[in-house]
Formats: sequence, structure tokens, C-alpha cells
Amino acid sequence: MNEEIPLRDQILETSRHFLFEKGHSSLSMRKIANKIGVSATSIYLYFDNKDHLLHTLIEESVEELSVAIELAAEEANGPIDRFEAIINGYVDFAFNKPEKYQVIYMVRSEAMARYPKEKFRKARRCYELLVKTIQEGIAKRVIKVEKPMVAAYSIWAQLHGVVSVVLNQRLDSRIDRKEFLKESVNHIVEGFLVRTTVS
Amino acid sequence: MNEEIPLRDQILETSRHFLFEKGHSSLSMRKIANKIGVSATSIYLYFDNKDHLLHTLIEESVEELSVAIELAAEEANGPIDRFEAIINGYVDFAFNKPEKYQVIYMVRSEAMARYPKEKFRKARRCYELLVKTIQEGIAKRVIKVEKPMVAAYSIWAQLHGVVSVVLNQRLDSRIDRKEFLKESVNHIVEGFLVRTTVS
DNA sequence: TTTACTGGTTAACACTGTTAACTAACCCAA
DNA sequence: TTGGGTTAGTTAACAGTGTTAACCAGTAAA
Repeated sequence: MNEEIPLRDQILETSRHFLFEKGHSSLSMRKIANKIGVSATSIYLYFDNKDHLLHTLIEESVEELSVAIELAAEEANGPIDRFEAIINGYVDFAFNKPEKYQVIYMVRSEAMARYPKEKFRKARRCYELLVKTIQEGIAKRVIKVEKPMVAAYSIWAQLHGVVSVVLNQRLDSRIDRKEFLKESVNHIVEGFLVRTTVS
Repeated sequence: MNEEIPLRDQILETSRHFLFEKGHSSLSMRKIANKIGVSATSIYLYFDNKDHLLHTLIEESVEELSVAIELAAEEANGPIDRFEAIINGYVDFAFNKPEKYQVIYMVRSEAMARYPKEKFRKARRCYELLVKTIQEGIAKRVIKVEKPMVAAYSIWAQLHGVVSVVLNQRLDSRIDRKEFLKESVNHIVEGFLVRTTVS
């Protein structure tokens, strides 16, 4: 196909495209290779096996997601602002680059079980950032949670749940996607904030 | 294997077992058949194809989950009680029968994309129940949400997110599972309740 | 000019879902 | 009692899968 960009990148690119377009079950080494115009076994020059290829794909996406979140968090000042920036960063990434976000969870259960733990830890950069932000919020008495680490994990989980329902089109057709998202995220966020005024 | 129970049930049982034990990627028609002691093609006497088999598995689990939740909800009185009963019913089912709960989401993205929409609607029985409960709570001024239907969906999504993080062992080892669950569920619930007293 | 390495190739193996054609056992009517 | 039809399964085969082993052309260095 393209002579310029290295084969390894072409493989990753094509895989991601395939995965997102045709779904995970119809992603085969031979098809990837075919699309690129190369023999199937060439892939094994760059990846140990299909698992390794998928893991690399995940890793890439996780990295990009992390960067996106960190970037969003940077330009915020004050814990509440940063708190919201992180969450919105997550959601925005999921919807702006669904083909990358989806990879992280699409492959999940099967390949993920074999995903090396130490690589998974990479995703924790954002986790630490969120924890730090929460702790900061607690210190300034604007966020109220018992265990920041638990809360942070819970937030990721909830966010993923909400986002994936929308992305996988499992949402009731009577419900507006944007509204659902806004409302859900809002609920997640507000639950952790110290309420300012109560009527 | 067993001569008494009908083959169809044996297939489902064995499949579920396999799925939960060995993971989804190593679930093959031939292996299932082998385990039962029957030829692989016999499965096609009862299921159109592998997809159909998986869908049936999902359907069964969804039905059981629904029943469990409805049962839990029945013995509650008052909207708040029922609200909590539903949520706890969900979580309890997930942890008491993980091999059934997991099926619902394990197979997900790939087979789910082809899962017939009308069957999916079956799962909505619980959804309607939850919506009704929320509306009741609103009427009695103990629950406060803008859009009950949106909130209900959001709750499922959040619950699933939280539960699956634990089930898939993606939880940081420093965090206690039970505590995480309690805290997370608690946060989800409390977010919707009208706060009684604030210091 | 040989040697070793780089970046690929083809052929083959064991396994997958699925279909078509066959078979053995039973039930029931002639 | 024979024969036909249905039921519940079988075997053989096809196309496609991940993966390995063996091979090969070109380049760079000795």
C-alpha cells in the first residue's frame, strides 16, 4: 500500500480501523495483511501474536487517553475545576475518538484477562491525578469523600458505564443521548461536591 | 454424559461453565460437544449457530437477573426501600451468580451487536420497575431527579461499571473490594435521595 | 567474495464454524 | 409385517482461522 510509513504502524492503523468498522470478531491476521498488501506472517515480525497486537493497540489508546485527560486538567485551576476537567476530558475523548476509546474496552474480557498487569498500571497516571485532585478538594473543603482512592476508582467505573451504554447504542431510543450524558456526568460529579446552598 | 437432562439444557449448561471458566475465546462448538460426549453438529439441532447459542445464554441470564431484582423489590415497602432493594438486588445477583451475570456482558460487544433488539427489550421490565419506583419517590418527595427515565438508565450504567471493575479484577490491589462496592453503591444511591439533614 | 543480517515469503498444521448428506431408531398406518 | 416418515443424531467436507518452520532475496560489512 503505502511505502513510506513503516509496516508496524500500518498494521496498527489497519487493525484499529478494522476493529472499529467491522467489529472484533471479524478481525483476522490474514485480513489485516491482505488490506495492507502483505503476507499474513509478516505481522509476526512485529508482534508476537494476535494478543500482543491487541494489547499494543490498547496500550496506544490508553496512552492517548491519558494525555488527553492530562492536557484537559492542566488548564484548569482549583480542584473543582480540575475535577470537572478530568471527567470531561474522559468523556470528550470517548466521543471524539471513539475508535480509540472503543479499543480499550472492546477487546476487553478475553484479551484483557491476558493483558499484562504492569502495562495496565500505566493507565494509573490519570488515576493518581484524579486522586490528587480529590485530596486537594478535600483540603479546601469543596469536595467531600471518605476515601479518595476508592472514590476515584468508582468515578472511572461509573464514567465507563455511562459512556459505553451510549457508544454501544444500548440506550433507549426515547432518551436523548446528549441529555443522558449531561445528566449522568452531572450526577456523578455533583455527588462528590460539597453542596453550597440548600433551600 | 447424563442421559436424563435434555441435550439442549446440557449444551447451555456446559457453555456457560466453559465461558466462565476458560473465557470466551476458548469456547468452541467442538469443545462443548466433546465435553458432553456428542458430535459438534448436534448443537445445530438446537441452535441456529454460535451466535444464537450465545444469545440464548444471555437471554436466560437476563431473565434470571430480572426475576432476582423483582423478587428483591417485592418485599420492600416505600420507594426508598424499594429503590435500594433494586440496586442491591442487582449487585447481589452479580456476585452470587457471577457465571450468569458475566455472560450478559462478557459476550457483549461482538455478539451483542447482533443481539436482536426485541429480546433486549425484555430486560426493560426491571428498567420500568426502577422508573416507577423513582417516580413514586418523587411524588413522596424522598427522591429528587429531573428525568426519571434518564436517571434509571444512568443507574444501570453506573452499577454495571462498578460491578464489572470488581468482577474483572481490574481493581487496584490496595483497594478492598467490599469497601469499594459499598462506597460506590452508596454514592450512586445517595446522589438521588433528598438529603434529610445537613450539618 | 563470502558472511550475516534484515524483512519479508510460501507451505503446512491444527483448529474453528458451518453445511450437506447419511444413518439408526422409533411410531404409526396399510 | 411391511413400509414410510419423523426424530435425533452421525460423518465428511469446506473455507477460514492463528501460528510455526523453512526458505529466499537483497543489503552491508568483513
